[in-house]
Amino acid sequence: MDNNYDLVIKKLFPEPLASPEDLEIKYPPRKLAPEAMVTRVAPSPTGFVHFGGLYASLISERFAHQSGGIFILRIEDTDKKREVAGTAELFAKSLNQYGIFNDEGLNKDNKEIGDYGPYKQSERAQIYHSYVKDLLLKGRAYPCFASTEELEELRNRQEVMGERSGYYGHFAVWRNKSVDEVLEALDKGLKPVIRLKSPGNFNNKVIVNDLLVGRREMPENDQDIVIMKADGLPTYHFAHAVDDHLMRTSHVVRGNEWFPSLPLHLQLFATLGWEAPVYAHLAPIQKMEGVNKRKLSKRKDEEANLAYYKKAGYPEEAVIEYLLNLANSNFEDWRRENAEIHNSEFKLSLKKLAKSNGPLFDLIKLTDISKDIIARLSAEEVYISSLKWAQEFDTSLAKRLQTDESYAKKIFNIEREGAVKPRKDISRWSEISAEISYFYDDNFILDASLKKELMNEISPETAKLLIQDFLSVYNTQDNQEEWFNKLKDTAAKHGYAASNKEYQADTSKYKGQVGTVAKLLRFLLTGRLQTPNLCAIMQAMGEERIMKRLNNL
RNA sequence: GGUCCCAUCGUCUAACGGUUAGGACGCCAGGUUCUCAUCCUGGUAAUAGGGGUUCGAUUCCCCUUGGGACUACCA
Repeated sequence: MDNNYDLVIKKLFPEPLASPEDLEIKYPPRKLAPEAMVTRVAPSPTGFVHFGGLYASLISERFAHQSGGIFILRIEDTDKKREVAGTAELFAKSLNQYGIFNDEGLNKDNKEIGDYGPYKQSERAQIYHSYVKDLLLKGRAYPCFASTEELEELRNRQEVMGERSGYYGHFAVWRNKSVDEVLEALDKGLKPVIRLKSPGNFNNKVIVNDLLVGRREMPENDQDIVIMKADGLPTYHFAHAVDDHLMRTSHVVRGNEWFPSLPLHLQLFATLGWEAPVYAHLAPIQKMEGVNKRKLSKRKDEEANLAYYKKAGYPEEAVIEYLLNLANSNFEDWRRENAEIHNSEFKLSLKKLAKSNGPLFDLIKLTDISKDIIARLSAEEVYISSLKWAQEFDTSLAKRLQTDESYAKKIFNIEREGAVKPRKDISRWSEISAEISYFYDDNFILDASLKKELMNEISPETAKLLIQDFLSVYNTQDNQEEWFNKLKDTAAKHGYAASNKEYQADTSKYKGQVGTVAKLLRFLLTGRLQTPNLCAIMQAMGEERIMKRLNNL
């Protein structure tokens, strides 16, 4: 390399930079057990948290922590054009809410923790520069001044010629420019990108070993890819190699879309003289569009955004368990056998994960899981979670819950604690408002046409007598059996069969059956024909409210 | 176009080369001392097609078809 090349490098990187050796010392290998996995999730802050990002985070975190390793959150904010402020914080907070805790990087309190930082790529520019400079010095990278238009034109030409597109081989014209030509461009004030001088040959094969995809043969990379953009920030590929080396990542778990870049990434690690991490490329969660499958898309699918689940009020645990179910199909068997244990006790298996093959997103399955999870909660837990949700998305519900906390908890406890089979009708917090509205007087309405219909079944006079008689024996302390016996007695007294069976045996003998009487009582108390257990509802409502409503007749 | 990846009920998936191809969700029917939600019982429904290899193929190989990813100074 002649002396003029030093001049090129000096012009490119006038600032003093740490040497690769310095950086090795600053970021030493971690002292962990050999089986401990160091994983990371590396989102780019484009404004929202993707459902697939949560999936990758969950899997990375579980593998790290179940092996006694480290889980890192790194922010890949090298694309300043697409960056949306606040996303990094949103990501950290969201992971935390879903019970995914990172050991390093930005935490929920907006503080960066860990000794291998900074964990935001834009703050690591100097580090990347050290290596770019080093590669330039070693002649393994070069500045390229090809404009976007020129590259575009090149691609078109290649397409016409039937050649592979890209910057490689004899198409890579700046690879062989003289130092004088480079200096000339530099003196014109042009900003170059730095490209890798790829040592690869497309006709050679490279063996890649992926934990999930398996052992595969792919062509070597021969593209002189951009490692540093004109704005001085690295591209994903280069930042990946530098960061995951320096952060001592042992296992890279990431989306399948990166699999085709694997030969390039391995080449990058080799060029930099580093050992590559172990890779695990995850099948993406897909969605049906017409007859075609496609990746869950930020633009097209509201359910791609984590905020969707938050707003709908799916418990975080339900979302996590749904994802675990996609990752390891045996999770639901485990869940059935370990009903009381938290899902973090479930041992995620790589082998099972490898079988997961781009599953289609299934909201109905998530809903089912969600119902199960809410059914397992105590009234207290339902109160806390629904209030938390309501404070953000339904302030009138929040107010209602807070105004009379003990009443709300009584309502939530209907057919819940102590019940043989807990009620399973709520799948998200957004359903609660409608579910419990009739318990509150300002929301209690007796629909006139429904009332009229009912009065055709039971005359107003009979109805009055039935209610009167029932109230004369009813006590709010009555248990389910006592309550029902009293209802049957009252019904029988007025010519209603005590059971449907009895009624069906000889319909001419009765005016109807006890169910009709229950229907009357239910309607008068709740304004609805379908509700949870009436006896439990009455206990929750209390005597005063019951009397007030029944007097409406 | 090039380079890869994938293929069992509608969906998620289970089956050392030997199973009446299993489970879960959904859907349908019936049942459970009030309606609903549950719960229980039963039912519905699949190895993409064609060739091999083998006594025997969902499983191994090849082809076809279908789907997906990547092919940026985005990640």
